[in-house]
Amino acid sequence: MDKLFADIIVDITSEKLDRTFQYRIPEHLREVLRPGMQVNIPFGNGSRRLRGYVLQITDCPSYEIEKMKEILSVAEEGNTIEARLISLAAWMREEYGGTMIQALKTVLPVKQKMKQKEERWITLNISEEEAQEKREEYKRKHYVAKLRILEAVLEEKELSTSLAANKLHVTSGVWKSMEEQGIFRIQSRKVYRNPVSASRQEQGQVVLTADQRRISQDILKGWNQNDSRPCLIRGVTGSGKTQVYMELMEQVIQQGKQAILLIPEIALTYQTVLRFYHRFGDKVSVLHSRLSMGERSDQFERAKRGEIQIMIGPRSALFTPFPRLGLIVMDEEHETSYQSETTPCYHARETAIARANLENAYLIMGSATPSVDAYYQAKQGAYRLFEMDQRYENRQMAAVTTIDLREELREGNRSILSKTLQEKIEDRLNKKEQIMLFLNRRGYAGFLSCRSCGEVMKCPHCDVSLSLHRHGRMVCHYCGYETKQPQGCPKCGSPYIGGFRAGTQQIEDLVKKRFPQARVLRMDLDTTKRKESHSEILSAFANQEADILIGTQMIVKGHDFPGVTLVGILAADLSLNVSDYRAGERTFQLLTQAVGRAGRGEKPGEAVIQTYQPEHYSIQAAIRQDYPGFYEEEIGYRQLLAYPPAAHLFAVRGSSMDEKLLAMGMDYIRKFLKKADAGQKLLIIGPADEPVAKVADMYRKVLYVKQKDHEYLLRIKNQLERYIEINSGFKNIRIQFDFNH
DNA sequence: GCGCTCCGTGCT
DNA sequence: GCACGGAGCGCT
Repeated sequence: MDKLFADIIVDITSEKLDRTFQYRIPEHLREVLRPGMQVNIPFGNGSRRLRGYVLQITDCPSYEIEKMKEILSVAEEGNTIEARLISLAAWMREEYGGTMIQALKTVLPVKQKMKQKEERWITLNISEEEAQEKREEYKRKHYVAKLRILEAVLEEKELSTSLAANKLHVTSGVWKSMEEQGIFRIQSRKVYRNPVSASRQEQGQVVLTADQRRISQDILKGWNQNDSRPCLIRGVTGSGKTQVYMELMEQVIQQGKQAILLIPEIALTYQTVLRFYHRFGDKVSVLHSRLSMGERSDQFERAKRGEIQIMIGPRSALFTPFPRLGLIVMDEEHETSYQSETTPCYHARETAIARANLENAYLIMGSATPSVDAYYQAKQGAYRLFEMDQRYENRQMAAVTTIDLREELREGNRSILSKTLQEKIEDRLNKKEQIMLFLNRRGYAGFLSCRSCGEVMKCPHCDVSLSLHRHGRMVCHYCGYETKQPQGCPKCGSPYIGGFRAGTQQIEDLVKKRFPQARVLRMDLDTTKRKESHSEILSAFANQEADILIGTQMIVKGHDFPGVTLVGILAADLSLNVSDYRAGERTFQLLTQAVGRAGRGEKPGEAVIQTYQPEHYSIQAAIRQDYPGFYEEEIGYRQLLAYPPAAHLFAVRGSSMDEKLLAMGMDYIRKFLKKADAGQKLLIIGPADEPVAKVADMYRKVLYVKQKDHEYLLRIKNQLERYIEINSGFKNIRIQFDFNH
């Protein structure tokens, strides 16, 4: 006997119901019912007929069988937006692991208990004189409540019902009866807060540049010929990709369809949004991190009802429930914020492709420095590739000077500011022009490098930097390789070997000491903790209230400062030494962006790149602003070491309070994978500690599996999921799966 | 989400 | 004592 019960989810969007309920499966459905099906079920006190979603079929009851109700019937799937989003969730679960509930919650966000309590307002419905008469009457009759509220309305002209209840202690019965007698009028005023209020500006004819026109026409031509492949636009900063997006959105909207614009959170600024408001007016809505869950689902609700045509927002805007989605645009495609950090660890690019397929919509991605993954797909022909190398008004690229920090040391300058950079800063200060100093220290994990020759301690097996741990241990976070910290440089023997220790704080002190006349602003995690401080600092700098802005990567993303003519990159190779196979890619992207910050105004710009490894291809390519050159080098290296996109990298991440249990569990997973891999096609690496091996008392380990065949890996992943589910030994270990991340 | 019960309040 | 609305709760 089996297939007796089904775990069913009723309505995930309500916080109170975001769990499963178990139902009996009637005889005639036992052979038919499958997880993923939608069914009609009786629910609640009156056994209202509701639509439910089958998550799991089982033969063991988890509720008293007598009280369990029976499934009524299998529902017609219907091509509703919900049905399409549910199948997207199913795809995400299959692709990224986790439970169906987690996937559903990501796609159909749970409404927080927001009582979108509509405010109702009480106004007088009779003349002032009549009201005065009523007032006397109430006084005579000792109708205290009616008197209080009448006097308040006379006083204020307009009174909200909540105020009446809370401040005046008058219950609704009172004003209801007064409304019936015609004394009051009660109107509800439902105000949809539009996150940005700006009116559409009537623009003259939008004039596209030749490049912009060519690309939008090419893309349209492809669509008309039923080429539904995603499009990737590589366009240098300032080439005007946004104009192309807007042009194509216009086309889609004219066909009665809707569009989603994805942008990384950090680039979601007032200016960006304003451009779209000016062109599309109130057809546009914005999702941003400041919105509460309630306000967010409000925006989704408006999208569903067809009140808006364009949704702008970060990763999660991808799930906007538009009834007829026509186009998804993904700007700054290479940004890391498109990767979700919580289960399901989905990537917005892959998920956008999946959604576009389900909805028959088109996808456009754009970036000045596309991810190696995306460019590889484009080169393989899976995406259509478009390139724009012309800058707006043919503005010049910044001139780049490279400083070899090893030589600076040889000449006796041990400061982080090279002589050349100091001279150039002095010069700009005299000319009253602005300067940005960028310290590239993303994901800084104590690596070890030689000040003399630039040599970095690397893992002999994985070609990523070793991380410095306590007691002089050097550890690889991919395979777990371990060695002792050397006393001198293994290459040149120099004793000047150590971790890089300079924060933005120290640099600020140094700059202030060296240039006492300069007004200096610093922007990093410390100075931007307060909510608004991020934009305060940026606008202060934009208003020329400071001469020098010092900061981490947050200063180089998406902000234009026309007054900046010099960008100093203090240690370009810092991000090369992160223990991550994408370090080279990240470095190239950051440097290209940083160099692009110089000379956005009329005056030509200049950039100074200081580095210990001037010969590294990422830095060389960034100096030349040469994406294709960088890509060729990088893809060769990925192919050699079987990293994505040349192969698929599948990570199994485990975390537990119990260190020993975790180590054992991860070991069992390794053994299971070895056994499941009958064809011996898998390359299994690890398990090793995560870069941060312990977070909030949870120990963390990771195991990597490399393989070219995606389908094969998916099959292995599913087997592994079942194995973990069945074995009670994994009860106290949290396992998370992760593709190509 | 809906429908049920419980409880406080205003008013005759 | 009655009517009504708000809050809290359970739904398989």
